[in-house]
Amino acid sequence: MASPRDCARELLDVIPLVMWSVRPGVRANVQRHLSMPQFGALMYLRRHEGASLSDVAGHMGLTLPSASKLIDGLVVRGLVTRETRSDDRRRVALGIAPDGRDTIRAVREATVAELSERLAAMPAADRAAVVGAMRMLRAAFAPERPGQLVRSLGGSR
Amino acid sequence: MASPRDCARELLDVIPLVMWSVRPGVRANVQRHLSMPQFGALMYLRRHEGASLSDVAGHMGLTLPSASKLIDGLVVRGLVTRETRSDDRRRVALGIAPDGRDTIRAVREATVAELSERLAAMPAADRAAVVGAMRMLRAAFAPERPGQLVRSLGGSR
DNA sequence: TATTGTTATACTCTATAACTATA
DNA sequence: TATAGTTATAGAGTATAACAATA
Repeated sequence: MASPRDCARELLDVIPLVMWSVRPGVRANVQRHLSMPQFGALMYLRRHEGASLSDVAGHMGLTLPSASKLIDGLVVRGLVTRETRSDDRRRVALGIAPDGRDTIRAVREATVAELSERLAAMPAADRAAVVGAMRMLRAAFAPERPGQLVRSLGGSR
Repeated sequence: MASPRDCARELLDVIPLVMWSVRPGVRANVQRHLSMPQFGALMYLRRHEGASLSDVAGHMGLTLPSASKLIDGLVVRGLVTRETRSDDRRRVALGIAPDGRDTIRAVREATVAELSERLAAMPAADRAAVVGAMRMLRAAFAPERPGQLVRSLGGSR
């Protein structure tokens, strides 16, 4: 029991549910509101200082132009830094600006607080099980090697 | 251990990771590609035939205008039906059109298949734990009473 | 008056196609 | 030639504000 397909079906049902219940909080909880993709990009850069645009695109399942535009918005807002690398001048090194660090902290704390309220109603044992499952999923979905970059989705013709 | 805040932090880290790893498949795997919100709306209507626009908006954390536009796109594509209710002519009854049923099945199967490949590498016991956690989360995040409708996000001024 | 939904408008997200610069 | 990224363009997603219709 719990075949890969069973597990996939459960995930596909429940992950969007949680994702979308979080979003209004991320967007509105603070002065410095963020869209979910902006939030995700900042969270990624927080742990991967110096990442390239391709890294971000791979992590988030975006094409390169989409990632470029997303990051550009964050650079314009002064939340992310973007520099050309001296060792390979085609590539870019992304980082979090001080204001970006403040923003991610504020939004993260507000969102965690909101989420916590819903989770407080769960039995502690269930919460522990959820934490365990999240760690397994993290291992399965965020391998150390950065994700494959999607050049084009194609496929439908 | 596993306080509500710990659990919230884990969820906030991992849920987007899984969400975004799924998206390229939903968008591109089949002729009849769907955006994640379109996919989510169809999945919801599949289980809540006759739902109102407010129901959809509440479920997905959208404002009413956003839900209206999202559903409108699906109606135009012939995937969703929309009728005025006779008992309360302000409200609308949404349903899935035959073509919508085909589409959701095709996209769902393709996405489950793709997700399964990643999950196949996990130990079966881990998968069982994930399935269990998903069921707990579903209970916590999709109460029988439909979600609160957000009229406006406001909050930042 | 309050509720349900739509329309108007603006900005972000995302894609493909075509391009530039560097390797 | 191949790779990293940007620009151009287009369509979907999302919000607020203002409106219409119904209760």
